[in-house]
Amino acid sequence: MNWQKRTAKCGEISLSDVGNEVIINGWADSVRNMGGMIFFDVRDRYGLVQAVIEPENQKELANRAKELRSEFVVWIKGNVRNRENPNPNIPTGMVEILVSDFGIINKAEVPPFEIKDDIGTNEEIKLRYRYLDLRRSIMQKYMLTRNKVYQIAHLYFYDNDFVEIETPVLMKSTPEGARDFLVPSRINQGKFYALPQSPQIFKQILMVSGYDRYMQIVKCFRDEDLRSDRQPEFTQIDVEMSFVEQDDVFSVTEGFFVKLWKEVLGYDLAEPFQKMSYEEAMTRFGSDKPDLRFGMEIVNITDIVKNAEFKVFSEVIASNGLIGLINAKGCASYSRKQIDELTEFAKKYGAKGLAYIKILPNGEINSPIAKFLTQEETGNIIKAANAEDGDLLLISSDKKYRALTILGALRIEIAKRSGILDSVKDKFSFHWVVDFPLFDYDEESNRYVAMHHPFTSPKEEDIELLDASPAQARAKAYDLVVNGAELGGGSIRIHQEDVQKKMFSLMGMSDETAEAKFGFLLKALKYGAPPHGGIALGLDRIVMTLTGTENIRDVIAFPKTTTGLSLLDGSPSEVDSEQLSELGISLALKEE
RNA sequence: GGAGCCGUAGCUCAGUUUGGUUAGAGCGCCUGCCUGUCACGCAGGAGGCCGCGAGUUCGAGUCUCGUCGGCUCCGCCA
Repeated sequence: MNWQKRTAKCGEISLSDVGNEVIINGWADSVRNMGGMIFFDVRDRYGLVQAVIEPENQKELANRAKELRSEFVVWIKGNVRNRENPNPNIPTGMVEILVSDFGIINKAEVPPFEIKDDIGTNEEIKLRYRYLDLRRSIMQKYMLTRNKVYQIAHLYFYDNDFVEIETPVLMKSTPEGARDFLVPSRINQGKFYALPQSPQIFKQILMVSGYDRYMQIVKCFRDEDLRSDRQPEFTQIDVEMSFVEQDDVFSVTEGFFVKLWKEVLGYDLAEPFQKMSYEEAMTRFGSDKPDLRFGMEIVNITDIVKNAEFKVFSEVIASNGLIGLINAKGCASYSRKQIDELTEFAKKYGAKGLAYIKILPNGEINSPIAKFLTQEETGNIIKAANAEDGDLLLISSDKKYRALTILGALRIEIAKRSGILDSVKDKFSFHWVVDFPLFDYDEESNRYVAMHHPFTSPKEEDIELLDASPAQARAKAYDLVVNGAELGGGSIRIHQEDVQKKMFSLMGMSDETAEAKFGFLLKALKYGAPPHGGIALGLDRIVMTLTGTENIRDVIAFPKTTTGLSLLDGSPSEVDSEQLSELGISLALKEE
């Protein structure tokens, strides 16, 4: 061994080490050669500490130090001493190491970006050199927070009698839900495994087996397009419990988050979390994952304008639509251009246009639709919106849920633009959204699809609705929403075979298809399935919320780009034709 | 499947609107000087397939088309 092993960690050297000899290992940070004094910092994942060489007394060391560059791997031996000029800005700033010997363990090329927190470097470069990106202290902080979440999750659930059981990564491809990633079978040519979208069915089967409290920190895979909070492979804290109702799942989950927030952030969350129905969330906030850290609630003005001589409104009302608004406080000063931007924004969500009423600071009304409204109607709108001089009312009229969704999106957009979101960034608003519809109508395939998943139990009182009007039936499904992000979701499952069959048939699945696709679950339900339910928590998003980062790539060590590429290892990639033929696969690539 | 923004030095960006001398800046890098720095300072220096390919033009970083890549959003994501 041509280097000396560390006796201390860089970031942990403190005043109590003064007078002692230490050896540290790490990466050279900035080297500051003053001629008569040479300073350089040595960094490891615990922090950094200053080393000093005094050329007057240490000619040989000073000579060797000329070779030292940033990111070289080094060992340093020396005595810890008090600094003549302490630096209060860093944890080890009171002390320094007077080098008595050191060595370069390994040189490093000049990195493509500096290893420090505030770099504006392009995502592509950072991903290509992910090992350097991950060396930055902010990224290490993210990874260490993530590690804390693993440890606390394991401890918490273990302490509460949960059993961690691994479920297969190679499983059967099932219809419904996201697109599967497929894995060809060599031994069974022409057949494929799928990577799990979640261990849903396996954890239900484990309930049948009597493991009444299960948890697993597990990778899930969905072959869908990516977003800033979505990766094709992501991690869930997967939980399932037997002999429980919704409230039991809530209290176990809440206990976990209380512990997590306390131990990671020192933050006390109030229990129990608030609950809000899906209908209420949509009506008041235009979202099934509303951000409750601020108001700006949707105001329904359908009744106020029901007699207005305005074709756009009367047509919407005739077809049972909704006319609503949000009050963008103090935004009457928005220019034509800004309003146009908001209109374009609303169009992304299916809006045909966006009406507005400006209440100018002098009380004057400026609105392209004013001429269609009586003074009384305008006055009532302003009153309902609680509007004051200087406010801007944004009005959407459309099919009910589309209008609400548009207003909900505008609500967030206005909060972003006006700095409201920034002002609440240190707050946490945890709440449950409950009573989701059981089904969603899919226009494409002309059938009902499960809104949560096909194993979700309907609410007892809504079972009679199943035949007459499935769209009205509500599910025992719930989402955990934090600051406008869905951190988890779950449901009480169906544990009776006949109800499960009924669900499949309502979704337009024949008995044969249900048998072929989900027969193994249906069969298991026949052999003494206990009532059960659970939740899946998005670990990546939890870490995002804890660290305050906006992008899921920040909390995943080796993420994919928006197009699903891994720039570090260059996957996905072509494979040898031998590999394909062994699998019995030939390519039929789509032509342009 | 669709939309928007971006691609110029190792990195971040200006220059593109209105085509025309030798394509600039900051940081980083290299060399020298400097005894308390810590984003050290000072002086000097190197460094460019203007993403790639066609086209228009006397002439393209700048205009057009295509293509590749990154980011964001809609659809999609039980």
